[in-house]
Amino acid sequence: MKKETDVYSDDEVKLARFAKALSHPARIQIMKLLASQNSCFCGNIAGYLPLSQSTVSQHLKELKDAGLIIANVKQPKIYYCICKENWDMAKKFLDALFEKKACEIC
Amino acid sequence: MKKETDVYSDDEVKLARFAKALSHPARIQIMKLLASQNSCFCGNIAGYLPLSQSTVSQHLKELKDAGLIIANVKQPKIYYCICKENWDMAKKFLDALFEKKACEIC
DNA sequence: AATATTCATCGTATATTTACGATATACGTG
DNA sequence: CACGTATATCGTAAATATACGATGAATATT
Repeated sequence: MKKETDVYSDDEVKLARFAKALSHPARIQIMKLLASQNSCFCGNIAGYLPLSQSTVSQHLKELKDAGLIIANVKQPKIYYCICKENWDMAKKFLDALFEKKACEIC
Repeated sequence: MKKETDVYSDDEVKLARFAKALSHPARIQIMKLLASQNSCFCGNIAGYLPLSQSTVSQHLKELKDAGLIIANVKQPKIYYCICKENWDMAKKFLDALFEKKACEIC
């Protein structure tokens, strides 16, 4: 099978990855939580979600791998916060996509 | 397992569904294609993608199920176009999510 | 040193996604 | 009516996602 890079543009792949990171309600909630704190939000995110600690950790990993959040180690806790650079990039890509006009005929 | 509606808000579930629909580069391309036509874009979308007709049909189904596109049957062809209502809703939800400030400390 | 706290990772089960070729459906054309 | 065109659906294989409990690793506290 062709590799993605052969076929899709870099930006398309990145946007798809950002979208994928946001494609689960738990991860939407996590991003909202992180965004609503005016300082970095620490640890017990699991307490706010109907999920086990290990599952939340997995979701955090996905958000981190997608580049949307950053882990800030301050032992024994780890503070997560939104990665401003990629968050802005995701917003930019999405804005570009949405600025295109939807068809008015249908 | 708990049902999503027990736990996640309606808007969170909807936003996650929209994001999921956009979580594959092929579907990003399809949305771009549809958006770039100033009339509804007809059929041979597969010709623009490195995918078989059946796979493209599946992706179209996912976009349709997510409510992002509408199928307009004009036999023997089917015209797809972006569903303005839901497209706008997705944009609104995403804007609301992104308007939240990223943490400035990390 | 023993214990508690915080978080990641492993192992695992199940579900979903992705992709394709083959086939079915619906319609128009010769 | 036979055939072509456009598209969906089926069957299937492989990959990925989701979730949990158990365990591991790192550090702080007693």
